[in-house]
Amino acid sequence: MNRDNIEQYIQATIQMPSEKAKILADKFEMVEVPKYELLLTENKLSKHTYILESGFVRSFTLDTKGNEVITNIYSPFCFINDVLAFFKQQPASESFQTLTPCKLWKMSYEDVQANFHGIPEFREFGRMMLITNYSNLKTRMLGMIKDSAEDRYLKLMKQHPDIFQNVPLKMIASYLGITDTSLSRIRKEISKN
Amino acid sequence: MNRDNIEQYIQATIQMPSEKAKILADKFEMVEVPKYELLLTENKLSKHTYILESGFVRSFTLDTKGNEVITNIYSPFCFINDVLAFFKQQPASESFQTLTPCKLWKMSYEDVQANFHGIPEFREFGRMMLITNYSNLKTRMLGMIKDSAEDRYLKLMKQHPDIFQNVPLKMIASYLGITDTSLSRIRKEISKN
DNA sequence: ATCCTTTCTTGTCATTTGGTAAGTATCCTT
DNA sequence: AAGGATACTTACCAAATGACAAGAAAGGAT
Repeated sequence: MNRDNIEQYIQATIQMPSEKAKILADKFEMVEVPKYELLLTENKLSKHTYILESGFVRSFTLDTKGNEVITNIYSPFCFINDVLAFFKQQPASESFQTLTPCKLWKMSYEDVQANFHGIPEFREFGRMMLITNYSNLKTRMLGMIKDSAEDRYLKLMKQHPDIFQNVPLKMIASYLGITDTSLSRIRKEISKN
Repeated sequence: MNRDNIEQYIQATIQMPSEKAKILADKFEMVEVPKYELLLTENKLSKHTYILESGFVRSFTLDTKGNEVITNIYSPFCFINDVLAFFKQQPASESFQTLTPCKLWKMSYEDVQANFHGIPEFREFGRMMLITNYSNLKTRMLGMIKDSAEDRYLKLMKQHPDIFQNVPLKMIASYLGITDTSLSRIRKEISKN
């Protein structure tokens, strides 16, 4: 079980000596999850937290009419969890589902709590996850407010071309806040130039 | 200078003995700010953090076309700051402006840092501000995704009727993500029933 | 290879929303 | 009280987006 990648991810998140990062990395358990598996279900408790090593994951919820709306698309390396629900042990506000086969590093709530008490770096890592998630959400929120659908498409294209090779456009459209029809029109417009 | 209210706010935020809350409350300085004053300007550093005792404040930014978009409307008692920008001392991603004369409790970044080191409860209070802000942003984001503009209007009406007595509908419309024209139409529809 | 499913695009039409401007109402200042 | 600014509503038209359906293209399973 090669933990090099997750160790690097931890070190990239917060500064710490390699030995400390190794200790943290050791606390995670590797799991391989098939396509379209639910990692976390809305309104249920979040019992585990994940770090994504390979594959793609979406988070989604339902609008008032009952349509699925994709709130996020995750690609490696990244942290995957409803952070608020996890730390407060409240029902999750979204569901998380793999979109492709995934390699994930997993830790239970109980282990997180135990390590929080014993390892200061781990506490710091958790705090950073919260801040990062908050920061990402804010960036996304401002993007939705400030940018047009076309701009959001182009930005995603630039920042995460890998997503376009692995996730159906229908889902990307939902993530961008438009229908697949509209996305098709946008793509057509862009390809003209 | 009566600090009873802010003391209560601190205690409502995190559990602590009254004496501790008093100590924290003492660290804030009261300021009275006239209407339409900027508390924090986008792209500048956030030097102070505020707690709102009376009055109304908005946060806003500009979309790609240069139009002001209101990201939040604040009413007492609440915490006011670009938390991420403040803690990281990065340029703010939004501007904050009073919409009415306001009574605010203020603390400088330097004092916050000093108190963070000296007073564990204060650190905990800061952490809670971060979580609360994140939680509010997430709720707002999901509301924008899941609910129709009419639903968002009705919810705001129910949860913050005070805002409607003090903030122009034009600004409320912007906060709801629609134009004042659309809001007018929605209000007309609702008044029919 | 064939069939079937899923994905993606495209067209038509309906609905929603925004832009603009005019008109009314309200508030504030003097 | 008068005047002017601001806020709010309403009407008309234009633009954007969605719903639906049909068809083309791509991928998977047998």
